[in-house]
Amino acid sequence: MTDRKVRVRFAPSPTGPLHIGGVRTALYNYLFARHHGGQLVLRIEDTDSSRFVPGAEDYIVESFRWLNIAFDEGVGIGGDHGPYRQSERRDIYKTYVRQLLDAGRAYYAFDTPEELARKREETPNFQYDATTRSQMRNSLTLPAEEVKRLIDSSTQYVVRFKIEPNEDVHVNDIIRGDVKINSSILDDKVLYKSADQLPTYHLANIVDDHLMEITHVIRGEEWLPSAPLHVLLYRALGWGDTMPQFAHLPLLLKPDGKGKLSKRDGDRLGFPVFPLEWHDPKSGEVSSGYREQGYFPEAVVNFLALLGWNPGTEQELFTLDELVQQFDLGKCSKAGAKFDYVKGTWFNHEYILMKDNSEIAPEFDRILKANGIDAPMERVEKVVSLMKNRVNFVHELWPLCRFFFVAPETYDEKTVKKRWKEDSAQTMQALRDLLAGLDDFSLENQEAAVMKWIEDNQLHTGNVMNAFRLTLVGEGIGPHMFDISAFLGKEETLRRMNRAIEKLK
RNA sequence: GGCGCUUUCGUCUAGCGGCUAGGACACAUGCCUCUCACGCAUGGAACACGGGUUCGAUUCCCGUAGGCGCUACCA
Repeated sequence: MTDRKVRVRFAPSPTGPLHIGGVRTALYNYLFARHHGGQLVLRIEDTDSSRFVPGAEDYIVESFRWLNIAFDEGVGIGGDHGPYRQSERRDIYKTYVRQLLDAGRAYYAFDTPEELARKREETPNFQYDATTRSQMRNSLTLPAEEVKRLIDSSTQYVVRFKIEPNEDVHVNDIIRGDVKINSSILDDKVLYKSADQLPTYHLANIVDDHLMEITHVIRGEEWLPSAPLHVLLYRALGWGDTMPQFAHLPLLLKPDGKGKLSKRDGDRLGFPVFPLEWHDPKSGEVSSGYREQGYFPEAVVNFLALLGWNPGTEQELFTLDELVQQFDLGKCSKAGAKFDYVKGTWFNHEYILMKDNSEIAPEFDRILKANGIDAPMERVEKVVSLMKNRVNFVHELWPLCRFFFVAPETYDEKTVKKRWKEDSAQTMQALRDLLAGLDDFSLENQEAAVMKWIEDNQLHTGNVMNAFRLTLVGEGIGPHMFDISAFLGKEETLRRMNRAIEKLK
């Protein structure tokens, strides 16, 4: 069925903020869809009413909006295959549960959670399957009238999938090749719960993917063990010939230690695990997000795209379009990737360098305003151009650039000790007078005049410049000296020099 | 425990029978230089182990070990 138009989906559960691993899964779905000229669907899998978290769905939509990952159909967009919230598809699922029941491929089970728990305790490796279902309370063991009576008296039940044992089920995975599992190790999965009138993930997933005409299921590796069950379900529903192709992505692992990346790791190691900041409605707890930490969405996308995939070339920086063009599921790696968040900051650095200063200036301007600095955008942009190569994030500019806007109040002790010599006050006084006599205070003119003066007077360039820097900056940092003095202008430069000469004797 | 997936520098990875095993991040050193950076250059650093197959295995097969996942009326 390779001639069908490519349609893929990302189907998160609204149980909290979207995990960065989920973002990567969505990104790969997006890249795959675009690469093949197909469509991407956003579906909300809210079949577990007990875990529903208000605000989570909006958070998901907003995250993708920020990341510039656009969906073609789904929640908040619409489309011909809706509704796109599983909780709004109850009647659809009921039809197919009925179909399975009528065909003898599924059965009612009345065992209570307590009974099951007890059973599991008594029997070491208990599994509800072909070998044990005959000992349980279900429509296979109970007389028909009793089953009818139980259902009519609205006793809670579940519908289980009847799995025939001893069959080798093959899953052909795009990333992993042929994966074979014997049906005997599968249990009779619950497909439907009467308590909330909803199917479980497994059934809803298959029904929706079929009805939404999904051609490729690209999801995390945690789903690989249940893929054979899904294959069996497609067949039982008579959809074997249009079953989507599977691709199970490697997981994102903790940067250190063991296990998959979790929210806790972010807190512990100090990096975001979520695209956007999240305020937990219940606990009030706040989790940091990439957006709020100052990452560019392009950098996050670029970074994530390369965690588990690469085109086989040495290119590392990609635009979204380039990713779309080059993306290939067959080039995904198979093993889990430790989440290298330090490299994520490097990507942001690269993007800050690539971006036009005029694009960064407004963001820096907001930070300046928050610190009480109101400067013309032209000057803000100038500072950005002078200083951006030394930061990973825009917000890191402020502590490094403060001196452009605020005269030093104090002079760094260590720098004074190292750079302010016996004769510095005298030299600075002479330099001050020289600068005061300059009509043209441009960088070029200052530099020419000062360098000539240094040479004529046989001064040491380093000594002069370092002391000069101390008077204007207050410490030993910053760009080329004349960039600073030219930016400050004659008046401010002389004022700062006078003050330093006075303060430092 | 069972089942499945997986295994190249500290990390992300290239490699698809024959290479001095390549790149990037991080780290170190040097250069540049008026400081701090950027940048540039250089360096250290890997094929988990054991059997096969083959003229030849990092590459193919089988074991072992490690890692990861699943094993719910959660997704």
